[in-house]
Amino acid sequence: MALQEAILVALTHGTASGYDLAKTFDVSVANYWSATAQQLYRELDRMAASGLVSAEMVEQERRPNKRIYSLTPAGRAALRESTTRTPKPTAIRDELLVQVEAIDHGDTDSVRAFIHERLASSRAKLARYERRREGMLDGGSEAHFLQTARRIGPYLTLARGIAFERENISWFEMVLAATAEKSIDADQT
Amino acid sequence: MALQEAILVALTHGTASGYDLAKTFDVSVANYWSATAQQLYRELDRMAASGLVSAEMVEQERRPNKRIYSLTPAGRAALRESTTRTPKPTAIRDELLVQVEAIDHGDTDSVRAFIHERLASSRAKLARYERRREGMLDGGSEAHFLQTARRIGPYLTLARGIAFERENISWFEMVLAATAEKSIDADQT
DNA sequence: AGCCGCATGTAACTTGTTACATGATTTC
DNA sequence: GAAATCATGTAACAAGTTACATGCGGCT
Repeated sequence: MALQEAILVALTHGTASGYDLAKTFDVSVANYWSATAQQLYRELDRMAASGLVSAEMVEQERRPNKRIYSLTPAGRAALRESTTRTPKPTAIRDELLVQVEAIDHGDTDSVRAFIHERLASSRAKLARYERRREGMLDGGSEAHFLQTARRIGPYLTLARGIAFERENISWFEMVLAATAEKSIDADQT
Repeated sequence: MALQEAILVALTHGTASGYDLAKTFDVSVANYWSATAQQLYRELDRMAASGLVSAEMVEQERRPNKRIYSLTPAGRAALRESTTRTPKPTAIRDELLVQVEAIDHGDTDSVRAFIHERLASSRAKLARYERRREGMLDGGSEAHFLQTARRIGPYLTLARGIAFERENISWFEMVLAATAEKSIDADQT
């Protein structure tokens, strides 16, 4: 169900095609939910059938035709109603964590290599998020933004994403330090 | 696939029944992977069929019979091999985060109530994790533990869990503060 | 010549969730 | 007497993943 809600919120920012949403879900929405393009196309179909979104075909000249979706009043109502339903508890689910748990029975060097990869990708994500944050704050303070902005939801979830990536980075560094002696290759952080 | 590996690591700590694993997956393993009892029973069946674990029927007098699973050499090999396969990238997936993103279009008071609930459960989890950490360290320092323990994987994943819950707590507090004026009820943290 | 971006989709498959069933024993 | 714990399972379903297909335009 949460995929539906994530799509509904995304559409509050304006109309979008399935393709647009797929890109959005890769950057900003990935902060709190993720989905593949195929899931989105399937879900948008269903939602159009149940009247939560309306689809308008837009023919383009030098590009394939688009199906532009927008929120209907029913969609807005569903979104509002969805915030009153108890959200499922969440936990971390990460294959890399499973590997780290198994590190004493596995191949330390390859796990360390995967951590190096994640470290790079977390740093890149963090940089992107922080640029977005700066853009939102627009020179002002966080307190000022939170008091005056007409929408604070996207800022709050972005803050969660930033904290998450910071934590990832420092945990990765800790794991690399803790496994350094057990590794053959020198530690190039 | 990761469920399989999570089961394999869990069994490195000793033999267990499906029921035992279900409890384990609710407490410690939930740090990095989660699964329902049904998933475990299904997966254990498959793993027994493919020879990664062996099942031994244990008849009990005042209790239902157990099926006790243990790792086979093939299981150990599969676990080791699994640490060389690239883990999938992960992201946060949380219905509550979707609600917060939608908070400006939803029911602020009920979202705030859900945050209060999560806050309580994160605090409880954190306390449990920290007790487990103290137990592992056994009075010594972290550095000492990491240098001398024969297994550091479980400590490292526990550290990730602790950091995650700490982050949750401070983010929840931030969201409550940021939405306080918009709420009807006073803020009882 | 070949790859990337645009834009949508079908189909098959694997995972994860929910509901239900059984039946004895121990604890409140 | 009711609820929780022990212990396993079936069945149906929902959600998520992977592979593949199409076809044009622009870039290198």
